[in-house]
Amino acid sequence: MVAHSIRARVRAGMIDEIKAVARRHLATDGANLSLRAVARDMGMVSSAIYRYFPSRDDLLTALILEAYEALGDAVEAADRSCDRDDLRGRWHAVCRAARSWALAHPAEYALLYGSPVPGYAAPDDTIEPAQRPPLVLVGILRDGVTSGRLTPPDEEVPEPVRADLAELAAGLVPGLPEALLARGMAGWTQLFGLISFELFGRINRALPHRDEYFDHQTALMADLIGLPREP
Amino acid sequence: MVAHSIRARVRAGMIDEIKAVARRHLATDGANLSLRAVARDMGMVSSAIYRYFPSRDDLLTALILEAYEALGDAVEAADRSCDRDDLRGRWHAVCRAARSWALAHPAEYALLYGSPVPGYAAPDDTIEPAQRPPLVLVGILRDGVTSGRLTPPDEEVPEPVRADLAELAAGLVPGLPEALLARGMAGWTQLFGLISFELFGRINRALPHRDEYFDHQTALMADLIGLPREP
DNA sequence: TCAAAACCGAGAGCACCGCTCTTGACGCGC
DNA sequence: GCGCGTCAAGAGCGGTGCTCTCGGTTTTGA
Repeated sequence: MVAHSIRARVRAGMIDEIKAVARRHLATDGANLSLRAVARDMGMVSSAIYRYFPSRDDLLTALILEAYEALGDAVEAADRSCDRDDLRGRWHAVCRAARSWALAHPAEYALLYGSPVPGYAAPDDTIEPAQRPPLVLVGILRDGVTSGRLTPPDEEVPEPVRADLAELAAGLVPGLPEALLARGMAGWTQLFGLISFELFGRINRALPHRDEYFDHQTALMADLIGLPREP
Repeated sequence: MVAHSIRARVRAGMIDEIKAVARRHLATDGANLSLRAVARDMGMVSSAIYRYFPSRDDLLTALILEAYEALGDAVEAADRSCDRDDLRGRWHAVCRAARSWALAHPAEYALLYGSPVPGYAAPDDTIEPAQRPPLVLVGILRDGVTSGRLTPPDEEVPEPVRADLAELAAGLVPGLPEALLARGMAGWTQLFGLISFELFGRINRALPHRDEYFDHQTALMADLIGLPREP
């Protein structure tokens, strides 16, 4: 049906426009975005928004999903642009991509990794896209192990953490050594600690050369993980 | 004047009670606490609060300051309770103290290290108490260097990060090697990345033994810093 | 001691918010 | 051409931060 399709298309356009305007408001007003302000920007009355989103939280969920997808795309693209065997290059590319995306979209980053919105609980749909960035990182470790370019640390992770890590690895990359996964998690944690510190306002004054500082800190974590310096 | 003192005391008591009620609301409602709800809990009318705090943001600032002091006290107490020469023990004690405080006061932690409140800008009074936790950490490094128990990494930090770190060190602990300070910053970043991840809801499901995971991750960073395993 | 000054709580009011419900208009498919 | 589904609009509910005014109390200083 063309007619029905037309209506569906204009409806989809409305939804997209609402999301775009909401994203713009998000950038200035933070997590507590106002439906009324969005409606005002679109020349509508606030209640009209509810034709397209059943509640403010659903609009927020849509924005969160889009943000996860955008971050995942950026990170995966950065990883793909590198030589598969250049583990350290991939690690740095992924870290820089995540940071660049966060700096370009601070409010959306805060939505994903900042303090949780008080009354809001993220639905299960957000779990899978949220896993994309760490999966890219684990992929680097996996490739390093299988190609022999990355030798896992020979230390033993004490129980019960080892078992937890083993179960986690089984769901992602079966056979990944627990000690290596642990260090990968450390790098992943460090990455978002770095971005959060930079974005949420500590540290900034003290270290003016932020790009270089970021690269150096992520290089430290690459050392900890054991990524070889020469590809 | 006794009379004046009485008035001042009851006023101080009111301020304390307002902060206590606000802190209680913070724990449940998150960063967007409601002045009206606080007033309601105290059997007052909302406008009466303005006799004690000129605005909601000033009340928030008071809570932030108190939270920084509480975290600083907890961290410093943990550090003091250790043998001065047990660098690794001090490191773990400090990390555990920060995490314990954060888990016990999640909303206040979010206020300090979570997404910034949109319209709010922290005043300069918050800078000094915010520096207390990292100062404790740097103190461990300083003690380790002076006692010879901690050998700084012999690598060279590339410019311009080295100069930034040198200037930062000059304001804190003159003479601290830049490479060591960089690794200390990495540990500091990692610590709050860990806490934020745990508190803001990622990771939880995957790793049920959180205490042990936390200890293992901080031990990794202790290795990176170079803290000796045997005191 | 007693008036002046400072302080305090209550209340009304402003503009804003998310959300619900009803009403009237418009466009689409039959 | 008509009925149905969709839509925007408006009124209204209870909530928010904040301002201002108005009485009443307490403290101060002559």
